[in-house]
Amino acid sequence: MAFDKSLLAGSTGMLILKLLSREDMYGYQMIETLATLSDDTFSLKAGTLYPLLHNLEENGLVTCYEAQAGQARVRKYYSITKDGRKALEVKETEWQSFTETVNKVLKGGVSYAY
Amino acid sequence: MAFDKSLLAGSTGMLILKLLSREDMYGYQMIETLATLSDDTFSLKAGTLYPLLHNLEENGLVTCYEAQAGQARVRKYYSITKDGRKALEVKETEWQSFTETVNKVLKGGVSYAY
DNA sequence: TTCGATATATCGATTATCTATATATAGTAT
DNA sequence: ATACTATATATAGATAATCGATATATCGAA
Repeated sequence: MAFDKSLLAGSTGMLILKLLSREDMYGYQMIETLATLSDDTFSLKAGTLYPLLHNLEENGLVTCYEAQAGQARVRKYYSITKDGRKALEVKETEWQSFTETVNKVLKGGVSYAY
Repeated sequence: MAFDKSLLAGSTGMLILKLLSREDMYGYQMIETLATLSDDTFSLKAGTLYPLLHNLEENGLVTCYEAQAGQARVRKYYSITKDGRKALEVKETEWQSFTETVNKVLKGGVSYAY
């Protein structure tokens, strides 16, 4: 990460759901897609992603199915559910409101009379 | 918090340094100022702030001095250091780059050919 | 004189990230 | 063939940042 990794806290789930709102993906593919879309700024680690996916599945926001990829290799594809789309919408709204508020505090300086 | 509290992770230190870049403040005042500037969206908890201030002090980003406030009450004012201002600048740049990247991924949907 | 607001502090729980490790298949270069 | 790298999923332990709960004490107002 080029920045404090803790900045990512809370937004990773949103980003994953966003990817899945466009198409079904398997884990490794999500890592690579996120890296590409972010110009290699986000290098999400496997140790972060897989537990997160299992958690999203437990909470009914994604479902999982297996697909053959080669003779012996099986990939686990994830698909977003209706609840997942709702959760994504909520998270996106939260994110916009959060960043607006932070930027408001950051810019607040000049206009406040102390 | 009106949103997932973990979104705040990593940005609280930046916000506190930002407040202190404008004027010296004591802890309780920072909590109230943040609430006011954010229209009560940020309700930073004392249990978060005081350890954070001690940590900033340990790292030389702020200094502390006491000031009388009443007969018996003493307030602990914090003042940002030169290193603190440098760290703030870095954190603000990080923050802008981070949010831009997240928004890029969020908007990325339509323009990508799969 | 009591109660709520002000003011600082610490502790334990929770959560999200990371690194390291493990396992196995697929492809490529030597 | 063989070895190395990339692909692919998974778990365990460490670290860091937040919270809620709790503690203590002063101040101001009803």
